[in-house]
Amino acid sequence: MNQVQLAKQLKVSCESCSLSELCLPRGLSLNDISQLDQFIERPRTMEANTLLYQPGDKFFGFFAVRSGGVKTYLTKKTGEQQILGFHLPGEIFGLDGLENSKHRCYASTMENTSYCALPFDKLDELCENLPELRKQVFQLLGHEMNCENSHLLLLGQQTAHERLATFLLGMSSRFKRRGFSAKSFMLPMSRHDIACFLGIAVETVSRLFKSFQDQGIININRKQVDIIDMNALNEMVANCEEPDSF
Amino acid sequence: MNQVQLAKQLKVSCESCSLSELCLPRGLSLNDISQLDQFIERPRTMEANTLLYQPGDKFFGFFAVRSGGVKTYLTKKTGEQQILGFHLPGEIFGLDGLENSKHRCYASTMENTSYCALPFDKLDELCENLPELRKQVFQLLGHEMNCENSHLLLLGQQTAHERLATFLLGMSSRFKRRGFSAKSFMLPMSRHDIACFLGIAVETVSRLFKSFQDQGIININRKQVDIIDMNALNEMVANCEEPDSF
DNA sequence: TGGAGAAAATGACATGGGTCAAGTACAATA
DNA sequence: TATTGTACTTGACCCATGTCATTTTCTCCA
Repeated sequence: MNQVQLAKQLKVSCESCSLSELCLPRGLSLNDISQLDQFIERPRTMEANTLLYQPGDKFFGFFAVRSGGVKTYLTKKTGEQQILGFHLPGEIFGLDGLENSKHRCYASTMENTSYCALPFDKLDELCENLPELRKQVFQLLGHEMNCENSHLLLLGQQTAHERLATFLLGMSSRFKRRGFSAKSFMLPMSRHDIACFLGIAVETVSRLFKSFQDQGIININRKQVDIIDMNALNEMVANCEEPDSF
Repeated sequence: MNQVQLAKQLKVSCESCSLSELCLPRGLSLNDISQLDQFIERPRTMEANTLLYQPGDKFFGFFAVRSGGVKTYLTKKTGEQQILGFHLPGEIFGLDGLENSKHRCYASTMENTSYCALPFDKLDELCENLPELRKQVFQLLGHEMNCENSHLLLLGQQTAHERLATFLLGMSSRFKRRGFSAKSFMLPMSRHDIACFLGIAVETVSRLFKSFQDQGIININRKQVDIIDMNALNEMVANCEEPDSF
């Protein structure tokens, strides 16, 4: 079987994709989904630690993770990186090229990863005639901005242990949403990446994981996390953000 | 003259607005601008330190500052605030309601401020038939995200003096873009707000301003800033972000 | 013009978390 | 199974920055 045939066989429609309820098609009509579907290139499969794009690269469009995980980040010239986001299956990345058609960040896989690609010019055209899709796109962009805003609060005002607790709860709820256990999961990223995401040192991450374990809040062994006392984590972040119970 | 007449007299079209080259209409055709223009409510005038919206408030749409200045921020329950952005004349705010039609942040004026308001549902409708406007809106959202990403790098990886230097250079270039001096300007915000924006303590802001002054880099007297050695500031941030010379 | 309250500056001190330097355990490869 | 490189952990030390307390300066009304 040649590459083209393989690609065809692997091509799965959004309609039949198990992630569609988390992804761009969420809530769209079948008609809208099939309109969207025809422009989606998939799947692209990459090994762990592959650079997908970097600052200056031409903007392609929206990417949706199918399996594996992707991180996006900025760097200082001195090498320190600030991880902007971790992208799990069903989540979108690649939006940092929207401003001027060139990427501003790096994107790299954290493990073996496959993802779908939707060229922005096609999406833009579709937005003309599919108001529901347009709404979806605006909501998605709004969501990204809100996530970044919360991250700004974390980096600007939270202590190291608040940051780590927020991180664990965030991962937990994202796994839960995907139908996995909220209390027991495998982290897709290294300690180093966690540190860069939270704006603290790797050593601090190690020490705090240990401290959480000593307090009986979690069990952690390498990447395997088991949350024992979810309340304790919730209390730790209780003062960190306005309740969004509206 | 009653309120309505006053409002009418004050109504200025985007076409004749001196800020249009910085604002949403930037680069649009006259036809597109007049289409946009008809839905814009203006001006709204507010005193300094007025809360414009807060988390949970219904999302209205895009706001564009005409004069004065606005800050948007999130808070911890304990009161610490993280300022997400300062919005100067020609800049847009209010996008934090895009995700679910409810605001997630606070927005408050820093001085006497007037601004235009564009209801989101009208903008969305216009996006259907005005591809140039649609492009503009996507670019705007992309720009906001890129600004937030840089801010994440600042909060996560920069030292206090790098942060303050970045801040001063940012203000300088924004004033320059508006046709004002890049070297001599009046800060619209308090020390407290600068501190909350940069994720450092007010005292640190004071001390660093003093230190910059002692080094002959700036002169600062309350809100009046004079940059004496722009190179020194540039060098201070030289290692902070990838050059965006592409 | 003076007085009160807020904002900013300054000084003394404390500490969270960074840095550096070893160690240890794991995963990949031969 | 041994080997090697990498990720992670742990400990000791210390510094950039936060915190607290006080003073100074500004702003704005009465």
